[in-house]
Amino acid sequence: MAEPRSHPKPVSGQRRYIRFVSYMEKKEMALKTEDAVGSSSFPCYINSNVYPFSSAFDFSEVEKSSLGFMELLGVQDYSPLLELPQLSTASMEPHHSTVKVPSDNGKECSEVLNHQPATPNSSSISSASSDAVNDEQNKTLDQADEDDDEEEGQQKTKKQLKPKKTNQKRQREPRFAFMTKSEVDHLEDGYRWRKYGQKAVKNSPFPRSYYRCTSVSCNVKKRVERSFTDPSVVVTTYEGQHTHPSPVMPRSGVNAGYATSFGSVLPTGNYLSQYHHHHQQLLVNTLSSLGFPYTDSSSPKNAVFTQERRLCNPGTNALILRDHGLLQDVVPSHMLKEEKS
DNA sequence: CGTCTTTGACCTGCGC
DNA sequence: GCGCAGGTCAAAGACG
Repeated sequence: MAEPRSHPKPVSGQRRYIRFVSYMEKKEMALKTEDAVGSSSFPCYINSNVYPFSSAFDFSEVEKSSLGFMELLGVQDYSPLLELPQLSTASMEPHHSTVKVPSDNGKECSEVLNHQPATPNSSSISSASSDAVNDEQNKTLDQADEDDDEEEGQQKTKKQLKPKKTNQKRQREPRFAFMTKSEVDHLEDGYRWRKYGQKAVKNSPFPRSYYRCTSVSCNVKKRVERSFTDPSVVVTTYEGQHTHPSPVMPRSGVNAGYATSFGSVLPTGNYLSQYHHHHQQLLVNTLSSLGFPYTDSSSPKNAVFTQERRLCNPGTNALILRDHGLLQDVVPSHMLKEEKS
């Protein structure tokens, strides 16, 4: 059907991929460092509005900018980013709506507030979202178009095999990123991922890998890239939320806790406090190593894992979005409770 | 044989 | 409209 691809082609130009770690190398490294996961490889969550640099994690800016992800993280020099007021106005929807401040702010904000990232099966945008409605309609239209395409059929080139409406904006799940100091690119998080792409990142010698949850009906995606300023730091970006419990229950000990913490099965008992402190300590370590100022988050007010996002214009009617969707997937519930208190 | 990675091609959005 | 960059697809191949 599709034209055969001369696979082992020598890559050239922009498409040249710089392999950081090969598949087998990664496997070996994963095995070697598996026991270290949960200590040095423990992730440090980053979310909006908690850290001084939180606004740098606005993914809409990441999407928009031609800068590398880590540049936007502000690893090199984050202070200017703090002064970018528009960064804090953006929502979790990277591409559309809130990036460009709409004329109808109220509507835009309600859209985001109704956002339910925790239920990927349901519409990630509530019915209040005209985009979502249009999206569904467009999908229906697309289906009809695809039927039509079948008639014109196989004559079409591969380019036309995937007809997509130009007026259909791609709907994206909210994203959640964290940095991890690890030698392993793809950290074990209890879920099974299938790599579906890899791209070179502009201004970065390290490629970005794209993973998708292997579970059917679970469309969670994950991007993994390594900081070019600090190659020991891996930036993992989750998109969407798992619709299933973690299928992988790794070995006992910290590892198990690490894995379950990313799944729907939350750790219980004394582990929670250790987990929390562990995260915080590692966060401090990582941030310190990256040159980020960090205030102790022991007080609930500074809760590390708070994922409130101020929306709209921060100077006016700043709205709070509690993104307990994806966050729930990666953060123990007690932390979420802490933020409420 | 099933699963997963690799990787060139293609799609899409955006800025100029 | 064009070019660029990010994101995705899917055939081919590796691996257990």
